[in-house]
Amino acid sequence: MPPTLEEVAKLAGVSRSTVSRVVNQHPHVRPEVRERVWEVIRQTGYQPHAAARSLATRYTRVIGLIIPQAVTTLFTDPYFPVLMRGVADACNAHNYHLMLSLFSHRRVRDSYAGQDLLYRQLLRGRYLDGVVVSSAPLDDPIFPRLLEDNVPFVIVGRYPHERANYVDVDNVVGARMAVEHLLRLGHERIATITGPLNMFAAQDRLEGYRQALAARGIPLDERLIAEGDFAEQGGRTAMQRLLPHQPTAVFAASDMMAVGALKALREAGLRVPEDVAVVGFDDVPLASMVDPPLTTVRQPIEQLGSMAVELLISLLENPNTGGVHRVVLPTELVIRASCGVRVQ
Amino acid sequence: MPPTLEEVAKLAGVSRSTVSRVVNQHPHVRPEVRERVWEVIRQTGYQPHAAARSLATRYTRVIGLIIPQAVTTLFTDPYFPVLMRGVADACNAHNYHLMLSLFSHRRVRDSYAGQDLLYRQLLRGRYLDGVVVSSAPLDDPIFPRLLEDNVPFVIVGRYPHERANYVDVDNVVGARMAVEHLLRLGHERIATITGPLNMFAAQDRLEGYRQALAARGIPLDERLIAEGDFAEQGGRTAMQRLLPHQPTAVFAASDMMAVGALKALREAGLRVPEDVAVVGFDDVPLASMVDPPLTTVRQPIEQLGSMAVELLISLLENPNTGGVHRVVLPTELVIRASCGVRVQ
DNA sequence: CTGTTAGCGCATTCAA
DNA sequence: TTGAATGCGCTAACAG
Repeated sequence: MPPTLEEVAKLAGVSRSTVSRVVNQHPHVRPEVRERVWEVIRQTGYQPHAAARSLATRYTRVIGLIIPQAVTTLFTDPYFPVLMRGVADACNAHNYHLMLSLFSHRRVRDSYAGQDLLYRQLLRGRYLDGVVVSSAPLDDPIFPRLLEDNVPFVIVGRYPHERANYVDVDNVVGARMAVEHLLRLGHERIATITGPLNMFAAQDRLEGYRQALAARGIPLDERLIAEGDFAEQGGRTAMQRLLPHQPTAVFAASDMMAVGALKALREAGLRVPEDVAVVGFDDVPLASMVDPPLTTVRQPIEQLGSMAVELLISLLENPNTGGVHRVVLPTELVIRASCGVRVQ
Repeated sequence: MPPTLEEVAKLAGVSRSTVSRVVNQHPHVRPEVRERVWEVIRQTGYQPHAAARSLATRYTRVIGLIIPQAVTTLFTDPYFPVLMRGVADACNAHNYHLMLSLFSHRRVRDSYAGQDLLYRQLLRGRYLDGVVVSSAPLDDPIFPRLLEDNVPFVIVGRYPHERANYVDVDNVVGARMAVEHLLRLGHERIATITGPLNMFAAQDRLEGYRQALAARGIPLDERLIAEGDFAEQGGRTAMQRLLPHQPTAVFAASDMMAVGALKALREAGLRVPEDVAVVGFDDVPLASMVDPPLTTVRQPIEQLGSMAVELLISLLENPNTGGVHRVVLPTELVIRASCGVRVQ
C-alpha cells in the first residue's frame, strides 16, 4: 500500500492540509515546514492518488484523442502516427495524460453498447477534461454530442459551428497551388482524384482544384473528377475511371491515392510524367521513395497535433477566454519528378 | 451538472445502495425495482463518475500502452499504427479505456520531472490498472520499475525475467526461414543488417541468421554483419558498409531497412535480385510496393497488440492465476521478386 | 501560516 | 431484498 496524504502528514508532524499545500505548490507555507514535508514525500515515495484528487477538484489532467475508426486509411498512411506524436509530445510537455479512443461506428442493437457506451463512459463519466477530434466525417454524431454535453474540444480539421474550435491546414490554397503548378506546365485536361467527400479536407481540396481552373477560365469537366477514399486502392480505381477521358495530368488529394494512380497508369502502359503528370498531397515519406518521386503538397501534420493540444489546454486553463479559436496553417508545394519539367 | 447516484435514488424512490446494485448488475434486486431504477437512469442520462468509482473500488478500467519515444522508427514504419489498432480494438471489445504514453528518455536535472514524473503520476498515482509495453530496449528502466511497483504488465516482445509476461513473434525462426530461403537459392555470402542490438527483436533475428548459416556449416563472417536501427536511413548506410565485402544476398531485419538497402544497392549500380538478393522482415504494405517487391517475413502485428491486451485483462480479472504467461506467435515467409528465382 | 471541517460520488459492509 | 453508515484520498473553505 502506497502512503497517503494522511501518513505523510503524520510523519512530517503537520496536518493533511499542509501537505496538500506543499504538494500543490501553494505559496503560504513556511519554508522549513515545506522542506520537512518534501523530505517525507521523497522518502516515502508519496504520489497523490489521481482519482481522489479528481473527485475533489473535478478535473483529471487527461485529454482524449478521438479518431473514428471508420477511416481505415489512417493505418496505412503515415498521417496517423505523426499526428499522434505531435499530440503526445504536447501532452507530455504540459503534463497532461493522453487517452486514445479509436471509435468504431459499428451499430449495436442496444444504444447502451458500442461506441455510444464508450462515448458516455469517457465523457459523461468524467474521464477526460477535454478532447481532440481528428479525421471525423463532417456528419459524425460526435460533434453535436460534444457541443450538447459542453465538452471542451478542438478539432483537427474544420467544422462550421460557431462554438467549434479547430486547427486546420489551408487545404484550399494547398490544392490550388498544386493545380496551378500543373497549369503553368501547360496542362489543360487536369483530372482530380478527391478524398471521400463526406470529409471537409476532401471537399476543400476539391474546391482548390476548382478555383485554380476557374482562375484560368477553364470550364469544369465533371468527368475529370473521381472520388477516392484517401487510400491507395481507391486512388487506383479512381484513376482507372478517369483514363477514358484522357487527362494529361491528375491531382490526387492524398499521396497514397497518387501512388495508386501511378500504379493504374503504369498498368495502362502510360508513362509518368511524360504521358500523364501526377501531383499528390501530404508529402508522406513514401512520396519521395516511389518512382517517379511525387510532386506533392506538404502539410505540417505533427504541428497540427501539438497545436490542437495546446489550444485545448489553454481553453481548459483559461475558461473565461471568449470566442472560438481557429488556426489555419499553411501548406507548401514540393516539386519532384512526377509532374515533369521543373518550373520555378 | 450531471445527476449523481443520490439523485437517481431519490427519483426512483430507493436508496443509493439499490441504485448502485442495479448499475453494477447485482443479482438480488427485485425486478420491478430494477426496472424502475433503469428507467430513471435512462431518463436522466445518469453515468457513474469514474473517479468516484475508482476511488471506492481501487480500479480504473484504464490500461496503458507505453512506448519509449526513443524508437523514432515507430513513426515512419507501419508497425506502430497497426499495433495500436490491435490494442485499441481489444480494449474496446473488453470495455477498457486506453492511455497512450510515448515516453521520452530525455533526462532532466530533477528526477521529479520528465519521464520519471510521467511514470510516477501514471502508475503510482493509480491512473492505470495495468500496462502493455512495446518496443522498449532490453535495458529500459521501465521493466525493473514495473516489477518493483508490482504493476501488472504484458510486454510486446520478450524479456527474461521470471515475472515478465509477454507476447512475442518467433523472431528466431522467422529470420532463419528467410536466410534458409536464400541458402536454398544458392547464396553463400549472405550478409545481414540487424536492428539495434539493444533490442531483443534485433538480437533474435540475428540469432536466426546465425542458426541458418550454422546449420549449413557456413562459418560466420563478422564483416557481413552490420547494425542498423530498423529505419530506412540506417539500412542504407549499413548496406554501404557491407558493399566492400561483396555479399550476394542480404537479410535485413526490417522492411524499412531493406528498402534502404535497395536504395544503396541501386546507387552502387547493382541490380536486385540479379547482383544481390534482398529479404526483409515485417511485411509492411510498402514491401509489396517497392521495386522490386520485397521478399519478407510476415508477422501478425495487429494480433500481437490484441493478444497483449487480452492477456493483460485476464491477468487483471483473475489475479489468482499463478505463473507467468507467454505467447509466441509464428511468422510466415512471403516470397516476392527481391530474392530472385522463385523456389518452392 | 496552519489546522479543522466538510464534502467530491460511489461501493460496500452490516443490519434489518 | 433493501437501507443506513462508513470510508476511499484528496482539496477547499473557514477559522484561528
